[in-house]
Amino acid sequence: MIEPRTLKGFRDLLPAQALARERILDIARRVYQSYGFAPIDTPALEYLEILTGKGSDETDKQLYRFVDHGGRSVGLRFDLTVPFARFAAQHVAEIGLPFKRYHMAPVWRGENTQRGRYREFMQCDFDTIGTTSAVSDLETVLVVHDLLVAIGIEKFSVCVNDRRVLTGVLEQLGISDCATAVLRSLDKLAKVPAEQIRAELIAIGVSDSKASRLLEMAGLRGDSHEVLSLLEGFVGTSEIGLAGLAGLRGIVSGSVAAGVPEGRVLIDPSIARGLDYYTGIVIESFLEELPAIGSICSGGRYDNLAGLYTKESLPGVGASLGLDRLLAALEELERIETTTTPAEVFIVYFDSNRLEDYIRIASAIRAAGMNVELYPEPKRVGQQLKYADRKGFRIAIVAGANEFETGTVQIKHLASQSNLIVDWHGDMHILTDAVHSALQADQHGHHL
RNA sequence: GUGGCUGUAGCUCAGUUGGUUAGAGCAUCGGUUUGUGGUACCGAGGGUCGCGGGUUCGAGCCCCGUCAGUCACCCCA
Repeated sequence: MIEPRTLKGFRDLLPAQALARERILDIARRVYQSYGFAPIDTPALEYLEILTGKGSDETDKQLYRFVDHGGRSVGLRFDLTVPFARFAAQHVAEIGLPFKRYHMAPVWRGENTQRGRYREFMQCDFDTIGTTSAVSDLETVLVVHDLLVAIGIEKFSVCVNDRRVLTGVLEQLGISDCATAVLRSLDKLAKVPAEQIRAELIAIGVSDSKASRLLEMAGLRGDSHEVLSLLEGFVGTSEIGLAGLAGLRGIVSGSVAAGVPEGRVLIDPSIARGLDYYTGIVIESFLEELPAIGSICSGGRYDNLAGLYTKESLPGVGASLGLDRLLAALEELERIETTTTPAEVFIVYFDSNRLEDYIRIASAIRAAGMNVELYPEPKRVGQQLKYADRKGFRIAIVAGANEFETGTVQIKHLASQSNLIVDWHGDMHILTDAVHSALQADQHGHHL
């Protein structure tokens, strides 16, 4: 016997989880499309040179790579951005600019696993390329917001910052040369005590007073307008810094115009994000009930997406939903529906002489747009109902010889065990309407 | 990749200082004379104690390795 098992960081999804994942994918698709983002797809496998072009050691180490049967060096994509860059460079002429796409697909990273972190996981990216417009920056924030709302999360915050502000502040302090290290430290402020970060900054070579200044800046929180005016003091006369502040002001006022409730979009000057290609706005989002799991949806603006693959300059802005991390979080918060069936209507195979009637009823209900399962064997009614209840069907249709004689049918709410008799006398419209309204009466709460 | 913790039935765990055929609850399946489920009762299946080696007369309990999970670093979704 071969032991059935899966690789470290790779998992199977059972129906409850797979259904939850699909529901989120549906929601993401709907939200992305509502802003005009179009779907694309790219291969899982790319030429190695495409993936290593970016060249950071970190991604290099995490890359799944091998030589294929034709002797080509290939690798599995570790994000959706690099393949998109290649895609954009290859197809600019066909897609036209500006171009808005979304891409929801698995990616692979050979790094160590942790809660909500796997070696195979799904990302749901959306990006707008070919424009530097602040409108696209705002739209990116709004999409992140709408997405989390649509998923049904009430308690979350979308934190935004602008790299240009940080650049401006460092410029004013005269420490632009060690920007990467400084920003990496500041970025940890939410997780690590300030004193530890001060120590790190000093180790990098920042003076004590400048470290204090940086910590003060990165620690600013609260009302967006106040934070922005306080940031002015740190940015001083730096042109790039002022441009960043103007950008953030646009996000704040635009969010209000779009009807985003106050407090949902926050300015967080500590956010830098690791990727060094971000040049403008940066976005992260956190669940208030589980901030420790990290950012659920993040992104930002970059100057030049595809510089490695084309001479054409393609600026863009976008973000990515970490689907599997979100699912891990929702599961921990017990916000995942435990249903293991996608169908809401169950038909008991009661009278073995009436199989074709059951089939007829099932088809009619399906034609009316509902999901129906007919039990495959004429087993004991009790057993069938137990099965239906366990799986999470919402209603069951019970009809045996007596019902067929009187032209009725029982509609059972499985959760409440209540029973409804419907007189339909063979009129499918009456029956499907009754089933439909029975389902309406049985709406459940906000689970996924 | 580095370090800490963990690993007994599908799940949650019990298993005394190493000592005979490894247990419970829940879940699954079947039954309680076949037209009605989440309760009750009866019964069944399911574990070479993650895997491999070592110490010992004897190991689920001790040692080493390995695989997997988890936490921290790192990085990120």
